Amino acid sequence: MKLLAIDGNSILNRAFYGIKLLSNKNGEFTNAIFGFMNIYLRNYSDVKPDAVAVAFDLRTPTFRHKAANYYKANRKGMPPELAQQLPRVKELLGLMGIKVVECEGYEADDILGTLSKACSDRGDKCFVLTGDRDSLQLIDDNVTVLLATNKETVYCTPGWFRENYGFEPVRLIDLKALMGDSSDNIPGVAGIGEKTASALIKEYGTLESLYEKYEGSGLTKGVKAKLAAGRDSAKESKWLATIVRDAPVDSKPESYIPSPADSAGLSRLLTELEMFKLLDKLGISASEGTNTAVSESAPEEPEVINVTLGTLTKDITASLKKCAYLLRDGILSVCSGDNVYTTDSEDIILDFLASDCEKSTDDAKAHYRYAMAHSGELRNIRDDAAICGYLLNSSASDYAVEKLCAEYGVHYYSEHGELADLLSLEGLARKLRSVIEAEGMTGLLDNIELPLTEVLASMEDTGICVDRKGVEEFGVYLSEMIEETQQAVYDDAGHEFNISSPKQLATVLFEEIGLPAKKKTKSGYSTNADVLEELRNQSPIVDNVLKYRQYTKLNSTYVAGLLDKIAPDGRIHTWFRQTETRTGRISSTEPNMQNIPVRTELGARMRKFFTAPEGKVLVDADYSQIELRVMAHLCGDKNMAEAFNSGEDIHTSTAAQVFDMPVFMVTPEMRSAAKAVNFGIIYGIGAFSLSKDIGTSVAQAKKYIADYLARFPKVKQFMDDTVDNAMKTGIVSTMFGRKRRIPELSSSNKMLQAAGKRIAMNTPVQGTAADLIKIAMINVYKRLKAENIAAKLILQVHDELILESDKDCADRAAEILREEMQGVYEMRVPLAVDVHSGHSWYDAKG
DNA sequence: GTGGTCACG
DNA sequence: ACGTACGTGACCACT
Repeated sequence: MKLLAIDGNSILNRAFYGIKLLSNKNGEFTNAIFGFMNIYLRNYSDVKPDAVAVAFDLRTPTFRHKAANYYKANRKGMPPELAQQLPRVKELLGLMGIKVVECEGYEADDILGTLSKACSDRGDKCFVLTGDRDSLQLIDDNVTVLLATNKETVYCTPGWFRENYGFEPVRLIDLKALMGDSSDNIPGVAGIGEKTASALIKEYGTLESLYEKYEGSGLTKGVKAKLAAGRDSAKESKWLATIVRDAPVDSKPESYIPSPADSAGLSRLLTELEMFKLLDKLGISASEGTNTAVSESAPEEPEVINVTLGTLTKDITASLKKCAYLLRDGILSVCSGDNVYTTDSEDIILDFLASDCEKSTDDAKAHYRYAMAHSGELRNIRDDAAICGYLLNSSASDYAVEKLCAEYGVHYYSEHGELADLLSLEGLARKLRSVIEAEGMTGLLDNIELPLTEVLASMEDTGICVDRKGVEEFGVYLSEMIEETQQAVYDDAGHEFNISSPKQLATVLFEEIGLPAKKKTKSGYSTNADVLEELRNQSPIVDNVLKYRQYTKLNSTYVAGLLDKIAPDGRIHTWFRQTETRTGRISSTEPNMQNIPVRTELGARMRKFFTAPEGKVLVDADYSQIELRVMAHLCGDKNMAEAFNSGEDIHTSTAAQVFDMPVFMVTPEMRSAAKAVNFGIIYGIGAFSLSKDIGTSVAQAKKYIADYLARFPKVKQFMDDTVDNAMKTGIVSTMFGRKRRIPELSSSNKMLQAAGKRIAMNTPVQGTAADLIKIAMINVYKRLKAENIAAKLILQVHDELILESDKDCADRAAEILREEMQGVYEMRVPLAVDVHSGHSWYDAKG
């Protein structure tokens, strides 16, 4: 008989503190549950026990089994984020058929002590799974302690223990009696630490034997005195450190043989907790629970339907009014009712895509690209499940059909193998659309996100022209500079090392050279640009390191990274991701075209290599201060609106308002302070960061903020209202109804909650700006098409749009760009747009 | 895979 | 007492 005995509280604690806070879409925290299950499953499959018992602490205020509870009662209790996960874990264990053991007045480790002793006495094997080293005292020939972290498990056997501690496992009690344990409030002997205690136990064995013999021994006077003074405390501590081994619980291992699992219940619960990987690991289908879940309100859906398979033809396509389809790896599969048609014929696929049939799918952008790549078209997209899933929860990691089905209680036809996604899609799309309607986001879906899929596909498909030779030459130049700078750093340091390793660099700067360390990171001293900037005057090495960083960044991320992505047509086709950001922005990958350097002169040279081909020109338009303008619109502050309406530079204008003086008296310093506050306002300001940003005292920064908010009272009003509302609902939204859940707001950790509040202030602003430029993109795309202008959108960089246009219609294209961006939506303040054109992106930036 | 750093808006 | 502005993606070192 093999028993796995688990310290539920200890493992749960490990999991909670070792994994970042996670939550499901109801705002329920799940990280500890997730970690607990992972640790459990890993060790279960390693140990392969016959029986499993999970012990939890159970203490009541009226009955205290031992005085340790008095001490422990002083400890900080479980944070609510963890406490709320405890019943969920018990629920899960119940569904898995695993026995939970609790005993009033006893802690989990007492129960483990009791179970392991019972096993050991009978000659059964016991594995004690815990994160707590205290339990090592339970080790014997039949009892192995599995010391678990979130990553690995250490098997602690008697041999292992002797090797690591140098004495018998049970003597751990005596060790603790001497050295104490602050986390358990065990006092120990004052002045005796781990080293002394360990040496004493190795020599004398038990505490009792030590106290019998120490006076006549060769120990130093100091130690003797400490031992004498701490005699009572040591005795008390030994008692406190001893784990109970006779708690009144059922200690027969047979009693803990698991019952059969309730897989429907497990499926339901794990789905609710959004633990899809775990479902997979347990070998349960996500849909197993959905039938029972919906059976009360909805008619039972058949698990297996009679699917008629056929090959798609143009005639069939012509007869279709409405369907769901998937297009993956060049294979099209179409589902209409119980009929499924497939084809890998390019001709049939293009005919289908161009048909009038109303289509639901899961990745429309990819299908537009398929059509575009073959000079075809995609018509009548009605729904895109991934986009719907994103609008309903912008924080998910992906929007796979199976996952969405599980999440929204739609039957997933897993019995049909490869066809499952396709067969489930229609019902999924219908369900998602109804939820979106109920959430008031239909307009956002139909007028912004779905039309945008085509625009982004076109931009990706078109790509941007790259001057390969230019980039390569720049790379050669950078390599020379890197070589030179690297040598200079080695000379300054007196030896070679890896400058790119923050760890090695920190050693050189702060230990060898002795520069003052300014900031710490989790793993050592920070060497980031802020820190180095402060140290610039103190040693020539600093400047060289900064240069080295600049050159290597440009060379590896931009020169090498971009050369790697040039397609055979000589252009770069980035991927725009539409379901990635929490705020509604789009992102760009492989390569990221939204972070091409511009702020430094050297970096900006990169932009000269993004060009228009012969006979064409790039037209670049960017919104000026769109986020501040959105803020002005959203809050309706008259003074802020006036600052924008004056036509004056906005930072100068705000400075004039805040410092209450005419514009001509605003100094550059005042403007710069106002600019920093303007940015801070968008981000959810804090005085500390502002002071750091503009290099003043925190007090001064506080005053700037206070003056600013006094001058623009509705900004403050708006931020307060937004945060209040977010605290109540857990959700913020943009002007166009885009929503974002903010689970951080319900954290009891003040730092996290403060971060949640800043997110609440920033998201409506950043998100509304994102909505606006998306609408502008759609309108620009439509107009260029409708007016048959030889110009195409190729890039979007959050507040900036870039066209590649024939030279002879570039002026008209620029005009359209400006009109559509400026006029995208009627606001309380004007939207200003700067437009320029040129041969390269560098030139077109103006 | 995670953390540090740095490029952009 | 602690850590410090919002949103991204890529590369490197290191575990």
